[in-house]
Amino acid sequence: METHKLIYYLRKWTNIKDEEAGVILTAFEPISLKKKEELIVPGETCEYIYFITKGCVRSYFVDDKGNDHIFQIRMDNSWIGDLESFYSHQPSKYYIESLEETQLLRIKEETLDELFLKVPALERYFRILFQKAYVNALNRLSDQMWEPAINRYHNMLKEHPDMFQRVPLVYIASYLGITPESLSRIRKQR
Amino acid sequence: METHKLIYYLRKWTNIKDEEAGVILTAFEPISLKKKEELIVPGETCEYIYFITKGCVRSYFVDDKGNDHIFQIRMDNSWIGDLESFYSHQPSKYYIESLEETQLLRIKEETLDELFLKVPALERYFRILFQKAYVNALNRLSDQMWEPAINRYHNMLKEHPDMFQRVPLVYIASYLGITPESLSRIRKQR
DNA sequence: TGTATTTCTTAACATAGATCAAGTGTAAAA
DNA sequence: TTTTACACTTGATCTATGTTAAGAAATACA
Repeated sequence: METHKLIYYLRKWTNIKDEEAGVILTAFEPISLKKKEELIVPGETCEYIYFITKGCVRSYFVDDKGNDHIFQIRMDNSWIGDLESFYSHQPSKYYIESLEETQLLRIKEETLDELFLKVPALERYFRILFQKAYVNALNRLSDQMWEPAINRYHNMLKEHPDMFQRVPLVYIASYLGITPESLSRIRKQR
Repeated sequence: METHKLIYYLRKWTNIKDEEAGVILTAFEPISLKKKEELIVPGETCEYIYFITKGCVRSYFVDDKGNDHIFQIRMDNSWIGDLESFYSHQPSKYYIESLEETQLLRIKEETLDELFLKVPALERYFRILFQKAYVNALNRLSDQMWEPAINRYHNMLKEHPDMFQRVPLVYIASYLGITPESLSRIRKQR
């Protein structure tokens, strides 16, 4: 019997017994998105968090002038959702949209809370997940504040080369906090 | 018997029984810092995480040109430490320094891991703590990327008015990602 | 296969915020 | 009380990145 991808990733940081793995898997519901389909939109409450088994999505908001601002791009084997809306039950401010055909597993808060009681190792997994996500966000913040755009671009090229194969540069520019024109100029310099 | 401050804050998000509270409290070690004393310095591994019971600290790094870049300012009843170094056992890149006389509670990773096994509710507390910290860091990132400095200043004034009473503007400027000169100009405009 | 649409680049000009260099207050130290 | 160091402000100039506008390339579509 082959181990499910999700379980494979959970086991990287925690001990999940086989019977627990079964309980976990039945709690998640698989869904799929075509290219450019919306997973969440502003005004609606984000009722699920999602694990991307295959594909690519972006989280962004639209400002008063109608410009997109992308703060997350996530690909295979990562989590996505509006955590703020998910836990506060308040309407989301964000869009989350697929950039290609995407397969996800979703879970509701109630179901997740029940799982945490049945499988404490899962709560440990999420503790570690958020801890790492927090450290990453702080590092990204620090780069955004004090590294010039050209360095941010080169770091991204090194750390996520795969994104450049799958995601249009307009989106990558926004994720880097610059305009597509600036990115284009940066790329011209060697 | 009065409840300890730390327990009071843990109980905001989790159920800690009285006997568990005792176990937790004995695992933490109180320390105190004079004004401008260093808690961690680059090159050393951060072996503890700290809960500030009273006082104020900043986390920052120093770039090639010798400029400080402050990415965190924390006051009473919050957690501080270099999580990346703490969990990876790699040398820290940061300084953490007190800005005033400060009292803290510290705990080692081993001790914390043992506590997590004895008191699962504590691991839940940290799961929620990191989750919230992550959401905050993403919001701060988004502001840094797409809000002009003047808005970031006004938001900070609204959300942390207390900091302006206790922290010099030079540090607040760095935290906002601008120079003291720019902050001064922003403040002049009404 | 040709046409439309999206993606990417280029150039001229504008601007927020940085840098450099003095200066003024203010508070600790002597 | 005077000195010294730190905190804050001001002005002149500079620079990275944004804005606007156009066109070229690439991709999807008919």
